[in-house]
Amino acid sequence: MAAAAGLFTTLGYTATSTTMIAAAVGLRQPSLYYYFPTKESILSRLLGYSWRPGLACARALRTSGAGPDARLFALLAVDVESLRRLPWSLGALYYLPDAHAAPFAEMWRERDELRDEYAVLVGDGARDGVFQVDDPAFATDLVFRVTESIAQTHGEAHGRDPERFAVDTAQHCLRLLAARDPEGARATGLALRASLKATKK
Amino acid sequence: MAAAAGLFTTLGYTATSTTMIAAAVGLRQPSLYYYFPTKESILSRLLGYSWRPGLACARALRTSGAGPDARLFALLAVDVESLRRLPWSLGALYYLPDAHAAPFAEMWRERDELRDEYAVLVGDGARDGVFQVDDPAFATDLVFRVTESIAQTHGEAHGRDPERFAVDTAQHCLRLLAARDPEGARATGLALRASLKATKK
DNA sequence: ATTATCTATAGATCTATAGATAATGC
DNA sequence: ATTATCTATAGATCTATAGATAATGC
Repeated sequence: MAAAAGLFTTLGYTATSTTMIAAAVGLRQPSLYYYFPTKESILSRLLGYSWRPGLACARALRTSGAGPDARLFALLAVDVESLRRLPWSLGALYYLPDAHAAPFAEMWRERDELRDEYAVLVGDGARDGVFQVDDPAFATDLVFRVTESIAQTHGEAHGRDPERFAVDTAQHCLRLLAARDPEGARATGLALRASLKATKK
Repeated sequence: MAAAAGLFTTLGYTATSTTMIAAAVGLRQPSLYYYFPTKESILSRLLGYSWRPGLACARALRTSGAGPDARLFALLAVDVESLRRLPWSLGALYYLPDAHAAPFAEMWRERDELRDEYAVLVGDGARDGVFQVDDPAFATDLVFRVTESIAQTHGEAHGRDPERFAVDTAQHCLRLLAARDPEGARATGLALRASLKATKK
């Protein structure tokens, strides 16, 4: 899997041949077919990883009583950290043109659901006045762009701890939204995240 | 060019055959070779467009006496607007794995130069206290992510005027940097941009 | 007997070239 | 004579299958 992920992200899916993948692990091309029925099934398994932690967090947050700013902070922290922790720059695979083919439609539905969750939180915050944004859809767009680009540029990491990176990113996003009380949102958001982690266990 | 760009961005470079490109414009596959020596030369010409307006703006701004916040505002406004105006989601082509091949190294140098220009402006602003950021390199990273992602997601435009979109994005980025005087930076930045446009003519 | 690999290859591409042919403009 | 297209095809892939063979474990 690691060999395929590396090749797919560097060369692209179509440009990577099954011969290359096999060679990378010391096999002959047809031997791969002992483990995978098709080349597509290799990509499919790789794609099966991401989005899920962020989406699970967003769903869990729905029933929380906390304000939209704290919830958004918690969601950003969890989502960004999980994207950052993906092995093999896996996030970049999502943006290969080939990843938009029919077999992967389910994954894209999950991405859209996560995006909607962001939109709701930003929208609620704007309505309640905790974010001072004129155009919540536009602001959501910018925030979501930041999280998505993190999934794509794993290789350019600043060598910084993923957890701290995620928290710092969340803090900057709250600034971008002109949050009324970014420090409070951070404190409550961190507590929320901790309680989600505890629930999971 | 438009047909090739559309196919490359939807299917990827390798997955797009010269037969498809030719068919899209009502020709037979070998007839393409009357206009282009190789398939790669088609991608190369398409890639030849972007980054340039932003980079030209950044170079022109070096000699400006304005503060780093106003200069960053002007650069963001020009760069984002030009990326937004690219036809055919051209920005997405930059992120095709195939676009990293040797023939396109020059383009990537331009991108890095532009990124450095952002880093200098954010760094100067942090030093002078007009941006309140702890870690200028990290903040630069987030801002640059926003501009790059705009180049990638042309298709998801909000149907909004590119000029207004660019100015609004610049404004949000200044907020993200906790600019001391975002309104002042905006006003001076817009004036700067106008004077650059005038110089060009 | 089962598991994991191999060689050989069918069948389907795909890029680029060679050379014929039609249309256009002097 | 030049420009723009076409048909035919060489040569190089690439995915997936068929069937042989070696190694492992009962």
